Amino acid sequence: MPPKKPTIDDVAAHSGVARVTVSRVLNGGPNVRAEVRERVQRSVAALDYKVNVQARFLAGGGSRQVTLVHESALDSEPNSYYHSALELGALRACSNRGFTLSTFAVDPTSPDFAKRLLELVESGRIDGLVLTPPLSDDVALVQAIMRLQCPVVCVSGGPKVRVLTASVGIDDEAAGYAIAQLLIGAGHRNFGYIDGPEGHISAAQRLQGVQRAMAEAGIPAAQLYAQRGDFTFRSGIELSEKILTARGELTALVCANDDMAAGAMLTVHRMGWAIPGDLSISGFDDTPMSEIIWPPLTTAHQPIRWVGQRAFEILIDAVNSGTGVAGASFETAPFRIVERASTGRPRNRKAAPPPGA
Amino acid sequence: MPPKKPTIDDVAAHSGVARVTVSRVLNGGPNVRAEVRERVQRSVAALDYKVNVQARFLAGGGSRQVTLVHESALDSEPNSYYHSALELGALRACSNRGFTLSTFAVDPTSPDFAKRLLELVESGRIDGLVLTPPLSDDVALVQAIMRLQCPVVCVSGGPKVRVLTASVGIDDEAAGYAIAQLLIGAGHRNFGYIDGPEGHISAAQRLQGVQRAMAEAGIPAAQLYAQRGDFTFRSGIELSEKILTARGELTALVCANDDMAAGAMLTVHRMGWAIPGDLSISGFDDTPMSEIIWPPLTTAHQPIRWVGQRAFEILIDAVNSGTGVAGASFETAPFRIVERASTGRPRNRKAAPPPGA
DNA sequence: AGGCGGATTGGAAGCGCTTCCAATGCCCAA
DNA sequence: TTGGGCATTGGAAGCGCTTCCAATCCGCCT
Repeated sequence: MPPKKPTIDDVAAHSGVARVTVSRVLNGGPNVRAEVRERVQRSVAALDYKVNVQARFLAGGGSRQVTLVHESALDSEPNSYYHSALELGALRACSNRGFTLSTFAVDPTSPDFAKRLLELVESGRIDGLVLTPPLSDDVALVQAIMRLQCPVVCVSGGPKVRVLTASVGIDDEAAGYAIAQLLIGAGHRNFGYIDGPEGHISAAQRLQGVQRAMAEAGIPAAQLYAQRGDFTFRSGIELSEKILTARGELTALVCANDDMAAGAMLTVHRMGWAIPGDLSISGFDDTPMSEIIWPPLTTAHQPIRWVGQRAFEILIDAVNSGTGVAGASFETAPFRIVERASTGRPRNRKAAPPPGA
Repeated sequence: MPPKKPTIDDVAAHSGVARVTVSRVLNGGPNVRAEVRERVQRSVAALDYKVNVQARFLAGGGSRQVTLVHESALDSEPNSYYHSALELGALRACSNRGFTLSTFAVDPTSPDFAKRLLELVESGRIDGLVLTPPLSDDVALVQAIMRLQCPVVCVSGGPKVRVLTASVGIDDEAAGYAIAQLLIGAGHRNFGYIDGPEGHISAAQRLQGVQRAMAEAGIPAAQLYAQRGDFTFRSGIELSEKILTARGELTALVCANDDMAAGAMLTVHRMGWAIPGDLSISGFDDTPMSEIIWPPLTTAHQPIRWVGQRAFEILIDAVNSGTGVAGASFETAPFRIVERASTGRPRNRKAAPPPGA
């Protein structure tokens, strides 16, 4: 027979105050003497008390609803790892705290997507939302939502967004720097970079990190050749061809995500080059695919589920605070460079055949 | 101002009965005249009433907890798509219904994993659980759990398990049949099959489906060569080598999951064969990777999230019924063959170089 | 006809928490 | 000294639902 969980009344009795006072302490309410507050907190710890979220929301006016907004590139819908992982984290946070999660897919090609999203916010059925990239870089959109007094939290928001509202993500600049350091340490001096689309700030920051590492190592900036992709496998194929045609001498190709890295690998395989002997390739995200591909991909691991979870925890705190805004802050998620077989020391290539040969 | 949601009292007033009676109707309780039951149900529909799960569980004795049990092959932990998707579906079902989800990882190499799991069940902290493959094929385990009066639902349970308890999954035999039909229709007559580990019944059934399709097309059973893998990328590499060495004449290789198909592709690329010209390859699951790999993989799409969700819906219904068991039943998930570029018509190969050359 | 047991129904009491509002205590201006 | 205003605390009323138990109603037995 498991002992019953302690209730708020147990805490109240234990610390000799009324139930209401405990409630106030729990919710950070005003008007509680510091001494009392402390006493209550000690009781909470002593009894290992946990609030019952069901009861809290029953009393507090019904379950609240928050929304995860993501860009649906039509085709990416069914099986995207990034979005699944984010939603998983989101759901964990919400179900812990008695919130209901809904998702909202935005078609970025439709000109009125912002209008539709704002209508949803205005309808009042939503208590807060989380924006994912690249929506989370859209300063105008964030401002418009905030004007409606709706709390917003951004996943991987850029610097302009971070001064407006709360954001969660890895330090992309540092991650790019770390990847580049790894490569520079292995002896590389000529780099290619497959960037994200214009306006995708995370990808741009990764690039900046690469540039900083190069500068610190005394490598001329001209020895980096960057091209914009759109995060798809296909763009990885095409851009790697373009980059390698333009700069046959480069020995390392850094890609802004794993899918493009996979595309680049295909190009390189077709050219008959060895990886990493003739060319080192690195990705970003550490999707499950990066272990499966050949050779296994060196990449920057992002704790995507954790990011999703934290974003919603912050959002829910903001909703509970009742202020209608999530204070500007940036929560840094820990990233980790996962070194696999796709990167290594460069070796002298014999005559490099032109791509497509 | 959004109109307030109707409560159970609104329904009671609308149908002219007491709140208690409505509650009984909602929970399928006994002792309600058919006429009254029907009247209440009409009111529920008319008002578009939805029960408030928070209130239900507050009143009914606290939030209930269910567990997703999965085999953790130590390394697969961080980023498995299959498990993420399943958990996402599970969480959706649970959060809708006010249940709390926990997960339990089993190390299959440890001899007492069954004991640890049974201890968890006996501790009474769990109201029900969902078993995923290959645990869901373990008849003895399922029986042991059921003896403890704990409802179990299996994901992709084999035929022996299906007669014991509820199970959700695709019709693997039919999916194997469909894949084989596609290949036979394209002109293939000599097949390889990379199976799952012994005891993994879904994979075995897929093989049976392939065999049935061959038999129906009048292809001798001897023209199929099967080998057991363990669902890993690595085993796909190794077994495809073995199979192609033994049977250089085969033109199509069917794999029991996508990861092994990816491994097989690597082997084939290394041999310098063209896909699908020299060899068609198919997978199973439609993980995100199957679109990313080159060439894109023909595979059987499984709605994994949906399966996870249904499994928990069934489990929660069983828990709510209070009988302590989920009635034996098999819910078939819709699968779909996704034809991509890794399969096509066989063409005459010139001298096939031995693998590894 | 009187009485009894089972089938139906409703009344009342909370589940654990929050919010509203009244009660108390205290400090400072008048 | 007295009253106003503010900080602090507690009492009471539910949130929407279920469970326990009492109240009815009915058919059937003696």
